[in-house]
Amino acid sequence: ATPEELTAMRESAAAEGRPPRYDGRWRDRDPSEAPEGVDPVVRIKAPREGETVIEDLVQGEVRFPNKDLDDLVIQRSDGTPTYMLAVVVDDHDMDVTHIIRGDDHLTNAARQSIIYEALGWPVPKMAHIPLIHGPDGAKLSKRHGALGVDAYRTMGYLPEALRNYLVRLGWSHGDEEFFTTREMIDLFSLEAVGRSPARFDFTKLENINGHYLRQADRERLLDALEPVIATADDAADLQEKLDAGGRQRLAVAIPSLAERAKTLRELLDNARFLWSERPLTLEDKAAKLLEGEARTHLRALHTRLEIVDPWGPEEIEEVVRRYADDAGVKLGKVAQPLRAALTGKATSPGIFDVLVALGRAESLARIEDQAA
RNA sequence: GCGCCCUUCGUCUAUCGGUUAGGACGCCAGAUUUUCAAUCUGGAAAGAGGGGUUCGAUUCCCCUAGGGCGUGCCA
Repeated sequence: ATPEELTAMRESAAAEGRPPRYDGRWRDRDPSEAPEGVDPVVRIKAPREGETVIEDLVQGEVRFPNKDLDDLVIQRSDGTPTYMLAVVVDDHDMDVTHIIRGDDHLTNAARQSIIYEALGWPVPKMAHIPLIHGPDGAKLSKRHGALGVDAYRTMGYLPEALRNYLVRLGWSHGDEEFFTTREMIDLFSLEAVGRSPARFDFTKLENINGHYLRQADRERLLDALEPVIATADDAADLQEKLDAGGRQRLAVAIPSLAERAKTLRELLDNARFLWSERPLTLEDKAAKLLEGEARTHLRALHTRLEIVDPWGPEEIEEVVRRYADDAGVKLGKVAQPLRAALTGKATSPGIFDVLVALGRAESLARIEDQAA
C-alpha cells in the first residue's frame, strides 16, 4: 500500500474506533496489478483468526487475538529487513535459547512468534521482565535515573551496591536483603520474578551503598573514588590538592570517612577539610563552638599536643582525654572546639582520626590559628 | 480507541485459602556517644473499590478505577 493509502487507513480507523492496522488490501492481489513506479515493501501474511499464544517464563501464558496483529512489514522498500525479521533470523542463527528482556517487548513476542512459525523454527524460551519506573511511577527518564552505569559510578555508587539494589527489584528470596554477586548468581531464578513494575528509589540505593562502603577496604575505596574525583566540578583543583599531599591525608582518613557517607561523592565532600588552606574559613556553627572557654582549651591542648610522641591515635586520645579530665570538663567541651578549629565545621569524622589524618604540623597550625 | 500486563505499609517486597499480614528502606521515640554517622531497642504504617466462589479470602473468578507497555518501511 502506498504511504498515502496507509495514512488514510489510519485516519479512518481512528475515526471508526478500530485499531489502526494495515487492512490487507494488497494481501491477495497479484504483483502485476500494482501501480507503476512503486517500491513495495514485503509484509508477512499473518493469521487473521484465532490467537497467538506466548509461553512466557515470567508472564505465564499470554494470548493475543490475531485480528489485532496485522501483516507486519518484514522487508523495507529499499530491500533491507526490518528489526522484527532480523532479530528472529539472528537469534535463530546464533542458537539463542532464551530471550530475556523488558516486558515492553511482550507484544513483539507475539509478532516474532508468528515469524518463527512461518519459518518453521522453534520459538526460544522467553521471559519478559517488568520495567523499572521512576520515583514518581512514571516512565524512567534521564532525570529519574535512566542512566548508564558510568553515571552511577561517578555519582559514587559501588557496582556491587547497584547490583544488590537492582536484583531486589521484582525479585526476592524470602526476607534476604543483601546478596553477594555469587549468591545472586546461585539464587536467582526467573520463577521468582514478579510481574509488577517497581519504582526506582534512590534512598534505598543509598542505604545499600552505605552498607557496602562500610565493608570496602581502603584501597578499594581509593580506586572507586578516582572517577568521582575526575568528574567533580572542581576536578582540576582537587587533583592539584591531592597531588600536593592531600592524597596521603585522604588515605589515612578514608575508613573513618566511609563510615559516615552514603555515596563516594558525599565522602569526597566530607573529606574536603583535609586540604583546606589555612587559615580556615569557619562555618557559623563552627564559629559558635569557639566562643567562651574554647580558646583557652585550644591553647592548652596545643601545648600538650606539641610533645605527643609518636603522633598516633592512641597517644593523641590519651592526651586529649587527660586534658579534659584535668580541666574538669566533659570531653565534648574540648572535642568540639578542636573539631571547629581543625575542620572549620561542626561535624566531622571522629576528632582523633582528624588529628591523625592532618598530621602534627598541620593540626597544630590550625589550632594555633584559632587559639590566637 | 483497541490489545496485553500490573495493583499488599510512602517505597522494595514475603505470603503460594486459615498468619496478631512478616522483613527491608524511610519516618518517629529511646539507648549509646566528642559532632555526624553507625549500632541497638521500641513505635506508627498496607491487602484500590465492588461483586461472586468457598466453612473461610490478600490469595481463585468477574466488573470498575488507577497505572504501565504496545499499537512504525524504530529498534
